[in-house]
Amino acid sequence: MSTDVSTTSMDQSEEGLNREDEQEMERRRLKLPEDGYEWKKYGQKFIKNIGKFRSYFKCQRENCMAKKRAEWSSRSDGELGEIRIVYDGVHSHDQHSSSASNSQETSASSSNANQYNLLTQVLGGDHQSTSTPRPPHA
DNA sequence: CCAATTTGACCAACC
DNA sequence: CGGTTGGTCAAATTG
Repeated sequence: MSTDVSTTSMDQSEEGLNREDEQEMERRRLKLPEDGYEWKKYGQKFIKNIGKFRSYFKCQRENCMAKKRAEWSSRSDGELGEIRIVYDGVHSHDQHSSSASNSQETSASSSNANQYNLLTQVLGGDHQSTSTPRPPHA
């Protein structure tokens, strides 16, 4: 399969056309809130239950078992990138610095300040999820 | 070249 | 038992 094969030229114009563009565009539209930690994306899946995309981030640290997941509506056009960030895990190293979000926890954080605190935190513009149970209702 | 990032596949848990 | 969803890892690709 090599031998040159001139036929390999470009005949493929079927797909692979707006894949990068769309992805790039989507990426551009989304704005991930910086928490002050470094994350590494390790997966992305479409959650049918909510009809939204979910991205999985893991703390870059080795001893940091903290994980972050971001979910956002799939459709990009129409504007509005509502991103829901959910933190999971327990940090243990210093922050990377940078405007976290608030509370620098200057007080005597030590002890167990961020042991079980960043659990299920929701950022972004919450519309009416005051207490949406989540039942697609039938 | 390296690192980062992406997509797919695989696995586990749950109903 | 099977199907399904969610979640994670690995490989491939791009910059």
